[in-house]
Amino acid sequence: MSETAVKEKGPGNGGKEETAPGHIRTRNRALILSAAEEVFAKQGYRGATTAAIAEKAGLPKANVHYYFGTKEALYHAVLEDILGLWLGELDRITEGGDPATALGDYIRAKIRHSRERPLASKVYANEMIRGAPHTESFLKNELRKLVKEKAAVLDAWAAAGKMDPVDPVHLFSVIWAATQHYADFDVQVEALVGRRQLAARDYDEAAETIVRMVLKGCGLRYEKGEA
Amino acid sequence: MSETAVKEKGPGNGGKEETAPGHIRTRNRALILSAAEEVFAKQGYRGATTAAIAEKAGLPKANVHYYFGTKEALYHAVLEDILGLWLGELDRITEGGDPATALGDYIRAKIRHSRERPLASKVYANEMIRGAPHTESFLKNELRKLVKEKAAVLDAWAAAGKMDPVDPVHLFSVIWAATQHYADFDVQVEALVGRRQLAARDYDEAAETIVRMVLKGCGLRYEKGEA
DNA sequence: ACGAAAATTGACCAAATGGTCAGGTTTTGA
DNA sequence: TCAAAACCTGACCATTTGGTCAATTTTCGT
Repeated sequence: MSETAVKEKGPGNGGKEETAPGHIRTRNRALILSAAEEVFAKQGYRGATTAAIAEKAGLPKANVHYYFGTKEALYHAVLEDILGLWLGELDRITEGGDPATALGDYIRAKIRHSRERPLASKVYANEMIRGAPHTESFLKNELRKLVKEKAAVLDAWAAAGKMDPVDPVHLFSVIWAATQHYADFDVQVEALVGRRQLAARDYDEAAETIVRMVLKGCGLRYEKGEA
Repeated sequence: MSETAVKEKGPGNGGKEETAPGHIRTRNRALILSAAEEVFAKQGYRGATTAAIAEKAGLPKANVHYYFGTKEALYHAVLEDILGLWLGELDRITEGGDPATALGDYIRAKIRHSRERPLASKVYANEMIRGAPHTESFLKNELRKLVKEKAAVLDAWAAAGKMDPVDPVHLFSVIWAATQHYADFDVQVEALVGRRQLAARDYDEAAETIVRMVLKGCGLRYEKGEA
């Protein structure tokens, strides 16, 4: 209320993208989605209240319902954003590439993601722990198909003698678990390293530890420091 | 209400331990704690309702409050049980032992725990994701101290040339993340393996995959099949 | 400048929730 | 046997929650 009232009468002021057609809708939806991600991450689906989301977004509650209708629809929208991230990152794993490079880069990208978007990871973790009530189709279709594709790549690498044969489901499970752990269980890691917040170095060390174990576990040579 | 009314009038029936002094308190508290673990695991703290817990325990809601007072106190009691499990399992890691055996056995025990008490794992995961509001002291004191002790063991092993030096915080993080993943993200793994429920074989394969990566990542020889 | 479309929001619900309590029944120990 | 302690629970309550709505203001295309 107070921050929206930054006197800005005439259209001919210094700004420029302020006058786009649906710019209000765009801005407010983004505001709400971001606030919702945070509240859903920290409180879970049932624990999140539309009032809390509205307050964090700096809007009245009725406005949240104006844009998203129901709490469930808002949750869906948040989740949709997050699932999008999930699928994109596996692109590095292709048959043409080098196993050590591809896996190492993938793990480092995942750790970066845990650092940059920990709330997204937490929302996803909450969803899984609850039994994936809003994500069944994603898991059984998109994600499963993608893992099958990447499994074929791993098999090809193994057949070509480029790496040891490894069960792809468990390999990916380990990678996802280990990398997402640094977002979902951040407080635990923080307590163990004795810092109130993890530093860049912590994430780098985590990444190198995971890369080393995965590569060596796959019979690949590990050379550190390519972060 | 209906199941409690299994006619059982006279005390001189076939039962024997039915007549212990505090047996009602003992039985009902256990009933409630078990139901609470399930509801807290699947719904999170805020999402869990005392009514749902009472129903799952087969008792009226007022009875739940009679034994535990508040929802928060009940949550505390559930969490207390779970934290107890946590601490006990690290005992295998002692300087006298063999690194490969100790780490391998620890990982296998953790996977067994994920299989046998997945709900406990989920409650703990929920607590961490929320920022450990009821667990700060556990993390900063007990768990941190324990990890420091075990870090000394790992350092000693490394100094003796028995294994490569590894950052203990990240090593334990990987082990915990990977093993607990099979409890917390069970639906995801189930979707990927295409089974409605994970079988014994899945857990064994998971354990062997994790053991292999951890051991090789620590410069240790891995021989499979000692499950 | 102007009317339609979009956006805003205070006030208001019905349902759900954590918690209480008085009055009753059962268990227990002597 | 009997009184105290433990146990039980339907009924009740204040608060919170997701959601609605009608009245109003702002934005937009022309």
